[in-house]
Amino acid sequence: MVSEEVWSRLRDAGLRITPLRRRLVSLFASSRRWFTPEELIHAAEEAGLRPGRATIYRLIDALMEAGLCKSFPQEDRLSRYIFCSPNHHHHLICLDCGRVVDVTDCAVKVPDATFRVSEHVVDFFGRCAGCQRTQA
Amino acid sequence: MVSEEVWSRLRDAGLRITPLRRRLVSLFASSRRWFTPEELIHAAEEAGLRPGRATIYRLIDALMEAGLCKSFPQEDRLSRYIFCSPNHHHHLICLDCGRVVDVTDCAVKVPDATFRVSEHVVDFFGRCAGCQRTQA
DNA sequence: CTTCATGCAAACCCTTTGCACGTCG
DNA sequence: CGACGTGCAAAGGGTTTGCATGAAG
Repeated sequence: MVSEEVWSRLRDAGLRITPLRRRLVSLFASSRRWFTPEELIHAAEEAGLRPGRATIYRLIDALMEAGLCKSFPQEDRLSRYIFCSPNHHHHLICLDCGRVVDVTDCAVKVPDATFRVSEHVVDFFGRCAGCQRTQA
Repeated sequence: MVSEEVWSRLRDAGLRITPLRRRLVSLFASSRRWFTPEELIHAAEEAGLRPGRATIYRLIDALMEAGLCKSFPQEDRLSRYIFCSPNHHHHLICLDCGRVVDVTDCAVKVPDATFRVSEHVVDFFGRCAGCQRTQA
């Protein structure tokens, strides 16, 4: 379910792969959606785990350092996190169900040659096909 | 310095144009950079004003409701705010000096026809020409 | 004179940290 | 056993709110 590359990347970052972490990462990686830390805890509880808040925050930190997780601070003061590959890509994010689809095709051109762009953010927020059907 | 349209828009939103607000908005609107609330307070103090924190937060709120300000929650848990027009556009944001350049030309195509995009975020972070010269 | 603006301080709440204990290797 | 993982509770810190006072219209 979770590629071996993920575990080796975490080991390279100096992390121990404990049973709890294995299950949390599996949960997060296979979800294809974004989570607030609280939502991730809740999802873990539904799966029979009982992680403390600190554990979740520290895991998210470690994943981000390993390049396996991206943070999306939002206006409601809750940060959302997406488990994703370290390669450059963008996202389609459903504001109803939180589902995330990766977009590897990046057709954005920098609009000003004198500006040295170190990073660009391109993200699409909206409603996925499934949620459109549910509510139409 | 600040267009009359800004004041009328604020009046339409039910805001009173007090002397303090007039100067704060002028400061914010003519700066062409983003601010944390604390930075905005500091800039106001340099201009001889002494706004309380609550006043700044409430002004930012009001500007956002009036469509004159956009928030950028960042990973350091500080939100940055840009005074800008309500029209759709994007930004070049200098990570050194905070200067912001608007980009009205939007050449982004939605990569998935089944996804109904309600909003897309396209922002470029990097180093402006001036900051490149200073540090090269 | 009614409504809104302002500032202070306290409350809020997400996140981080300290500490004690348990686990991995 | 030494280093890291885990959970609890407390601390941290940006933001919001309550309240009393003072302007705007």
